[in-house]
Amino acid sequence: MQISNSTAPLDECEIKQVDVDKVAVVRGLIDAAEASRLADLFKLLGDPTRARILYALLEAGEMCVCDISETVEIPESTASHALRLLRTAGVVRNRRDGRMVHYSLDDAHVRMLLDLSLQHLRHDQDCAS
Amino acid sequence: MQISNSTAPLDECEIKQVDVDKVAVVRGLIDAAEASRLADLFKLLGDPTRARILYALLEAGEMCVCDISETVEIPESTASHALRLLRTAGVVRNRRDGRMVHYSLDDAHVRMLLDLSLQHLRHDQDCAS
DNA sequence: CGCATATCTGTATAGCTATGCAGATATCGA
DNA sequence: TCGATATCTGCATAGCTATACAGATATGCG
Repeated sequence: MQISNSTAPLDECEIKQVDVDKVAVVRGLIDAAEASRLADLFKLLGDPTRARILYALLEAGEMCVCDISETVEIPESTASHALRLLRTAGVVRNRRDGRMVHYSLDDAHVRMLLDLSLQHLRHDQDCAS
Repeated sequence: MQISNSTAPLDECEIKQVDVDKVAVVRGLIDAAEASRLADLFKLLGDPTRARILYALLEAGEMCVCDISETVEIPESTASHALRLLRTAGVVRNRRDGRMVHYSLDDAHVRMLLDLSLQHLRHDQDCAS
């Protein structure tokens, strides 16, 4: 809390910053709305059920709802709820074929994100063992 | 739910799969434990406060707790709680310097993950406008 | 040693959300 | 049109968790 920087507002002692310049600069660089959307994206991927669905779609390419529910071992209702969230966010896309709806990953970025994350996990795993 | 595949277990009608082979194959490919760790990682990044902290660290490189709390505009207590979770998960690292503790991103993968995600968001944003 | 500062931690709670049942909707086949 | 099938949706709730206050701990200074 000690003010050490030359530009520190010595007349306003309530503000407690160590590196006032850095705080100001970084505050300008980060966009609150963007950070919020970043969190929303990760939150979407941060549910075990949805993560397993995405993982399965990453491997399978395309699957209908009932096969997804069988693969991930969840009721179809739960799968449908999860898929709706993912679809609304643009993470997966659906293709209707008669009575069935096939889902797949929508975006190359998401695929890369999953790949990179798995790589990260496997890397840590290897180092730990 | 209609069984159309040749390997379908016709004597066990409770199982309702469209593409039995695909379900079996993908089930073998996805690792439940790995999917769980994947979700845990994303869950960690999926909180607005933690996302903003990581975003700030991505830009700043290294910051002490009080500067982080100022930049992200949260009480130091909240920053400390968030940083502990991130540190425990190996996402950030800390360096003690006297009374102060400086935090930075620990892993290149995480940095790439953040970069890629921001890229994804900005890409979508551009397409939408 | 005693005080100030920087960070951490215990705890309680308000708010969110994943989940699944029951029922609605949509499509196909006859 | 009628029944069967595949998916979707409304709703209630149990469980989780982010948050912040108060107090504990750790470090530096003199």
